[in-house]
Amino acid sequence: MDVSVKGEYALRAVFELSRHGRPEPVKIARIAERQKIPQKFLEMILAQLKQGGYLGSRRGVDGGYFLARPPDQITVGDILRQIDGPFQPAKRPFADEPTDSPFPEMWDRVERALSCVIDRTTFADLVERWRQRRVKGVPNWQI
Amino acid sequence: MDVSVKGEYALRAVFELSRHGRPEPVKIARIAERQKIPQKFLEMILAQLKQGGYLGSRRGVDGGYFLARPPDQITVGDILRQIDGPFQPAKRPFADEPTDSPFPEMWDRVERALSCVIDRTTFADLVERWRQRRVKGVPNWQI
DNA sequence: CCGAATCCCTACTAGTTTACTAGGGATTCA
DNA sequence: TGAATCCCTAGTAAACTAGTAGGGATTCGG
Repeated sequence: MDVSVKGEYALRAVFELSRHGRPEPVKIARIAERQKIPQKFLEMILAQLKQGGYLGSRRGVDGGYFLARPPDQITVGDILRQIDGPFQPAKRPFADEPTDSPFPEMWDRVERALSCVIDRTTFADLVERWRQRRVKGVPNWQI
Repeated sequence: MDVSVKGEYALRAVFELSRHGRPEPVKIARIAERQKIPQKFLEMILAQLKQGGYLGSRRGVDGGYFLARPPDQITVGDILRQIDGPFQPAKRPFADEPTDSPFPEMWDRVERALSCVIDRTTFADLVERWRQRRVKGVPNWQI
């Protein structure tokens, strides 16, 4: 019932790219350094995110990775599911479980509750909140 | 980001005891059979739930396990945390993470959303819903 | 065309966790 | 006493986690 380190790394990498904003590619080495992620491990993660359609890349001297869509169209849930697989509270319905078990319905509720957070939080949101936070003192007009 | 089989077994076992209701102990063998759980595995699970204070037991010929408190005072979250450990989305805050990371706040939201379901669903609720469901046709006076 | 920089791809691995199984010991009670 | 039950320790095959290693394929400036 937790998120893998790999998943957390993926989130941090996409956050880094979102924060960067501009369309120029960012090098793996730079992301690894800024987010303190082992570089070779990060390579695999970014490849996985690319093949999920969330990132693009370019090789060569000015190469790197970049977002394949704007940050307000990538959610935390997207990335987590791409890396850690679909969230299945229990391989519902348990193969040999009587069909009147009360649990599948509860797992649905859990999934919906979770979805309300992770599928509604975009990286644009995260960057914005992070920017607000940087202005120490937390202004009043914050929601 | 899923629940272990062990956790699911624990829920089913406690549900079985809640459904049974009466204060007489239920034998491991019976729970294992009714909920299709490997018996020796279930023994470990029940021991863990007992040492968490959720179950009591009696040995000997008419022995078995029973709830240590009424089912409306045991939540799904209690059992899950006792078996699978505390829910920590990411070992927050990541040791080497800059303190202005946007993620800890998001994990808090996830945790609260989850808590709204698992810490508010008692086994009395589960049994009641399950009873309602058994009456095929699902009556109108249901919430 | 060269070669440096970068992404890309496959394979390997130590350590941990998961989902069990095995074998018996301690209690209870008729 | 002995049968039924819970109790306790240990072991274990398979999968998963969090990486590491080593090089191949592209790109691009010169």
